[in-house]
Amino acid sequence: MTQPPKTPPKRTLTLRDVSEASGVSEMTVSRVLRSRGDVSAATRDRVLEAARTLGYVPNKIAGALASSRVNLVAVIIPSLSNMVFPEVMAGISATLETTGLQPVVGVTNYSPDREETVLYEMLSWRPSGVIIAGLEHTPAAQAMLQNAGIPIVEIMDIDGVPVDSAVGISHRRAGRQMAEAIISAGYRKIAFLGTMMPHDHRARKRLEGFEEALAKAGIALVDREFYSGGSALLKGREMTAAVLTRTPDVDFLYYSNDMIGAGGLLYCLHLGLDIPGKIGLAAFNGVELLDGLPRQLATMDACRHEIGCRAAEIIAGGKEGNVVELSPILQRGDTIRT
Amino acid sequence: MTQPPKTPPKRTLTLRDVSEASGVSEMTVSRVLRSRGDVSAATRDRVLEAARTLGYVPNKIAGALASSRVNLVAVIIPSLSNMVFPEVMAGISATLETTGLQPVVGVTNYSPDREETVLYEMLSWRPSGVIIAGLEHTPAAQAMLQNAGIPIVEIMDIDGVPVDSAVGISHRRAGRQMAEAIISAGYRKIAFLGTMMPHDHRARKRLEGFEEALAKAGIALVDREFYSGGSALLKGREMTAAVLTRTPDVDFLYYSNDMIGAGGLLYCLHLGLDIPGKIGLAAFNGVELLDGLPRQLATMDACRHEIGCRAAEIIAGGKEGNVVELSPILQRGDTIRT
DNA sequence: CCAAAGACTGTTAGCGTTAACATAACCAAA
DNA sequence: TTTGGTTATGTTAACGCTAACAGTCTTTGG
Repeated sequence: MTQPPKTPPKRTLTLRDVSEASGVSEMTVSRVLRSRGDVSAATRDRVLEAARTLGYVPNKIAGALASSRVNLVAVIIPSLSNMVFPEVMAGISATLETTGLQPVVGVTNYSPDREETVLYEMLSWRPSGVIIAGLEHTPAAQAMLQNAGIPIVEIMDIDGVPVDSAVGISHRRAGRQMAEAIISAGYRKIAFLGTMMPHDHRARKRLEGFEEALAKAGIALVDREFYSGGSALLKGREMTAAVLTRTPDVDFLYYSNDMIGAGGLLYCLHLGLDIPGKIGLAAFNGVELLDGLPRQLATMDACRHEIGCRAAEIIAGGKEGNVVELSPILQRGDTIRT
Repeated sequence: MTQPPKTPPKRTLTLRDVSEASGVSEMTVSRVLRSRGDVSAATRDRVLEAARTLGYVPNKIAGALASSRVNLVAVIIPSLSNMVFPEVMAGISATLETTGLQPVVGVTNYSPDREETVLYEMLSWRPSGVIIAGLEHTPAAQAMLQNAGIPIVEIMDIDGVPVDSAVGISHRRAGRQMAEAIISAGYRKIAFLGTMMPHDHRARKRLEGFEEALAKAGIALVDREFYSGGSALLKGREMTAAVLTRTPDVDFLYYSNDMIGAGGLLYCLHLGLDIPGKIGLAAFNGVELLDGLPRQLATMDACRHEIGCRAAEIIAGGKEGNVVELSPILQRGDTIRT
């Protein structure tokens, strides 16, 4: 009548278990595991040994409550699927690596309400700082950021008033600069192709800056085409086809992001169009993917990695009220005539 | 001699503040904010009003400690930058959405040691479950997973022994299947182009399965080329150029992922090679990006979204010991002759 | 009118850890 | 020896919340 080989009920382990196993107080164990305060080498070894054989994993929940210190940094971004934010994340992770802080990602899918929810959820874990994309938030989110009492860094964009700190580029200026380059290259029949997303404020600002600079030169867009969802590369082809059909005399295509730009470029190359002679193309972001294309698409680097680094530095340093404007660099590639 | 307009020292708010502001006990406030237990409508309104005007954000650290319930699910993946994991994440998020659980992402950069660290870090927050990519872990990580006492789901791969549950595809089988399709299409001089990463076990298993099936047909790879780092699209071009130069009579290129495959395809098209007549191509993953290419690259869908969904379901259901094998679908595209 | 069953609110005692303050043991200098 | 300063360890009281239970009112049915 043997018992079935039941696994022991396995309470989850606490400091007490380790302290009993090693014959010292819980406090000493705590000190050893955090390497804080003086502990004799002998004791330390005994404790570490015990912790390791038991498989003890500290409970940060209790630790955080007791010390009111949390090594988490909330990072709130619109999306993971478009290459740009992963690169920002890489910058953040790399910079936080040495500080003991840990990024925690929340994704909003470009929805302000979802952003509000995600922010609330993250703040309820009392992070040491918040890095959040964009300057536009719901009033409630704005208030939460205001009152959080921790460093806040709004990233990507600096056209507006930050709650606390901001690191990014001026998308209006980026749009203007690109327009100026295009105009000075002699193009005149310019079309815009971009996202429909009502909450992609940065794409909107780029377009605004772009049109502003065009207007100053007495030029208006000859066509515009919007999309939402789907494979960006494919959409780029389709939109380009639509514009070329509808406006055959167009001589420049300005895309709101590199992915649709790449699709457009491939399509134009396929048609055998004279690029950049008869028609020019340009996009935005400077994603690595472009390097692999048969022709270098004109674009503008958005400084994504550096934005991540600088934002993380501000959080790690506990600084407040910094505004860091980075300067995107126009990469003319092979698709704007010189 | 007026004081500078200093902001009030602003302790962070607690339940007590809300309870005082609304004239009820902390417990009642807690009940209202969690909608648990019976509270009169009048009281509820008063409490909510107070919480809202004060801008109270609950402290989940304290809540979790008291209730020993944490609505977090640890998700540990190798990378965010290659399109594949974001899609898994999307599946996880979508499925967890309705459950009150929240995914928390950790990235390992394909480093086992980093995986161990990230896992330890995440377990110390006592999540309700763990979703982790792959079946290969350090002994310590394996032990932690074993003893965590929560549902564990190892995803992407099922060629091995899971700690608890597993959801994924057989990469060996995927490799075999692709090899069989290629052989039966009559290709014989087959080359492999892939990542160098020593810890990308899934790519390795695909190659093993691939070669196994080739061997069964009495065929050996005529060439192989590896890379690491850099723009995958560009690497695809470069590697393809290298193989075509070194082994001019090659008639099939098998890529370990879609991105380098796409680069290779663009390069071959640029050369004007007869695809799929003279030379065939195939890759792996079925990423959306391929839809936008001028020619449909043969690939195999890795069921990424569904893997995410199924894994999340297992966690949400608190189930244990499930193994779910999904079947990747071979998409022949236009780059294997029929 | 009373008992029993809700409906609503409050009280108490932790959850597992750490800050802050003892305490104890030891050693060097006076 | 005494003093004072380290070094090494322990004790106590939070941290902010929730589970579990204990009331206090109502309401309902007989």
